[in-house]
Amino acid sequence: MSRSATIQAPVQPRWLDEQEQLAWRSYLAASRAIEEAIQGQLQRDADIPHIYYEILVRLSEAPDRMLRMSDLAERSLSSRSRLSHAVSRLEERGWITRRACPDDGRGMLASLTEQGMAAVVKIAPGHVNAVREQIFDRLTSEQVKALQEIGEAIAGGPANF
Amino acid sequence: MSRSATIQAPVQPRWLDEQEQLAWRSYLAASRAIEEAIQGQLQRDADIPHIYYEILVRLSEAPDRMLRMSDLAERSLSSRSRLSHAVSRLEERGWITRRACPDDGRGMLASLTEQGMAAVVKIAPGHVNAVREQIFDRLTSEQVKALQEIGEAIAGGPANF
DNA sequence: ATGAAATACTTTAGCGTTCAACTACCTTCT
DNA sequence: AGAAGGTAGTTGAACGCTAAAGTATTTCAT
Repeated sequence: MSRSATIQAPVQPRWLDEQEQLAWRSYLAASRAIEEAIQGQLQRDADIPHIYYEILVRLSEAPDRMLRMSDLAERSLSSRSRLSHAVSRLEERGWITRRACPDDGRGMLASLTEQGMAAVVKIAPGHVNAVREQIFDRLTSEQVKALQEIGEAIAGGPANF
Repeated sequence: MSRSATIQAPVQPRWLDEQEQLAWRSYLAASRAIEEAIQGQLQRDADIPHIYYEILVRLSEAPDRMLRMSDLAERSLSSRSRLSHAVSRLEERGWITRRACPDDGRGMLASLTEQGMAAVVKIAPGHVNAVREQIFDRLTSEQVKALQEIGEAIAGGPANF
């Protein structure tokens, strides 16, 4: 509304340069290969999706193997809705139980059962092996360090889990 | 059955060391953040999933904007089944058409329609912008180079697209 | 030439995810 | 105290993906 000059957002986007293009496409190929390998291994060996495994692991690391749903959602990098569905499935397997949160009438606590813990212990070696084969066996230690730093730059700080 | 000593695969897996653990978790957080941002942008602005966009772009880059299904599947990093479903949806939108392959009675050719090409042109700027915001604005050029090399190491060679 | 195996693609069913709507509870403001 | 708005979590519908099975065609071996 004022007479002051306004700077328009450019209609032409800043396209990726060649180096960025290469990096983006190789990242895409790599990340899909990783997900496919990890997901496939977990599906074959434990009949669960990757994210379900992450949920179990985050719970296994928590004090008393128990967390608020929203806290667990954050740590396992999933939406609340996704977590809610996932926990329902894991509950059916007897790996997790839900209980009301004493402090907060709205809250729910998810806790890992003994059976669930046993499942994590059983599944973990194959999973770690897949991660190693797919990633760390293929990288120098400098690249591993670089990967960490790149990840933190993109995710906005160190992983909080 | 022989008397020769056999070397057992170790029961104990080689766990990730601390550096690897950090790198893996920051990678996970970053890759999920990237997918979420890209997927969200495309879903909001064009009502298609990320992979559908990749399919359209690969087609747009091909000679005559036309490719064999299996070729397109490879270039867009998806399974044949997934591609088949995806192309069906994109056909319903009028962005792709299928025709029989003259050389090979089993084959099908997917080709981008004018409408489909127009959609790519329209969608691309927002997509590139999201990629830039999520990745390249946060990395130094050394990190971009490192990302490319790490990606290639994991994906097994430069991206073939 | 002919049968067997491989390739190309599709289809169906089951499952996980997203999005929006919904319930319940808590907090804050007046 | 009471209303308004925020937070926690769940649910149902729509949709995309996976795995397995199915069809059609081509290639290969004999």
